[in-house]
Amino acid sequence: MTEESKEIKKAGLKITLPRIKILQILESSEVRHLSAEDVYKALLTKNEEVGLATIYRVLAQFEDAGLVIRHHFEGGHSVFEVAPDLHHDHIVCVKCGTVEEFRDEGIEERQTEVAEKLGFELTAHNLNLYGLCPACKS
Amino acid sequence: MTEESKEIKKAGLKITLPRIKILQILESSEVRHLSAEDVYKALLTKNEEVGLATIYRVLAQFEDAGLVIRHHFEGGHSVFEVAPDLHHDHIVCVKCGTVEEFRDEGIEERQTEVAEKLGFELTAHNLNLYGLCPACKS
DNA sequence: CATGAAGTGGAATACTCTTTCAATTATAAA
DNA sequence: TTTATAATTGAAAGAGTATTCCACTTCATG
Repeated sequence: MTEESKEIKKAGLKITLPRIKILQILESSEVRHLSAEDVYKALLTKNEEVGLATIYRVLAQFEDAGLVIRHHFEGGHSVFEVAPDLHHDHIVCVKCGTVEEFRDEGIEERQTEVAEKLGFELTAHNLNLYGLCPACKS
Repeated sequence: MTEESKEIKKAGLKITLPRIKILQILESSEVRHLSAEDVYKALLTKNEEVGLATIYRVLAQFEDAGLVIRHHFEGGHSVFEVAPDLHHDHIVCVKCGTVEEFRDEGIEERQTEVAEKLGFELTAHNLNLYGLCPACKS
């Protein structure tokens, strides 16, 4: 059984060809953050069509299972990335769109503190910085 | 000239009835964060219809002019609030949708540091916490 | 107050995402 | 294995939000 199949099974989902292909795309892409449409096109390029509806469905299932993380970037569409071991945040170049990841323990801690102070039970958080990347600044 | 008219003029826009009405709604609403649809409905309630297309257009213009801030919350729709003097972040209840604002200097500082370290020129940032509010926890 | 530029509104369109449903496929049981 | 059944798939239709088009109206400048 392939590595992908194991992960899908562990997630409590039936092992199907579409799911395996989608997971492969996510794991093999050099671009870490992919929209549903990106996954669809990536599959087309490999002559392996999977219905868009299925891709949306499967990505949502993977998200529920914790296999992938969904991010809502500005502009109103979601991107997905294979779940990292450790939560991280993103800084997005407003000009060229490249995404860098970072993690800052101080920010993480303070978020928890803020939520606690306000009486919230934190389920998720999401920090995005926007700006000009080194390349686009010049 | 009304206060609203002055603001619209300062933004470099023609003073028109729809724009005045929209700004009034934004400034007078007890709910601070309104979607375009919310503004539309609020105007209807006052028997002052403005076309939805106009509302979207005007909100975008107000955003460009810095009069209002647009936030992209999860779920894929934007909400607007009149621009505050000081930037703040949001904590959103995943169950009832209420939004609380907070500001944490430590987080603000560290964001700047992170951007600097990565060589980015920061233009905006956006931190949303999601969780269960005190009321929904019980 | 006339004129042109800017703004408006309703309809059509775009875009992303979800739902529906008949046909298909994977798994569990025999 | 084979069969039964429950989950999955994909095409198309639908939902929700946001934008564009364009004829008509309104604003503000001379």
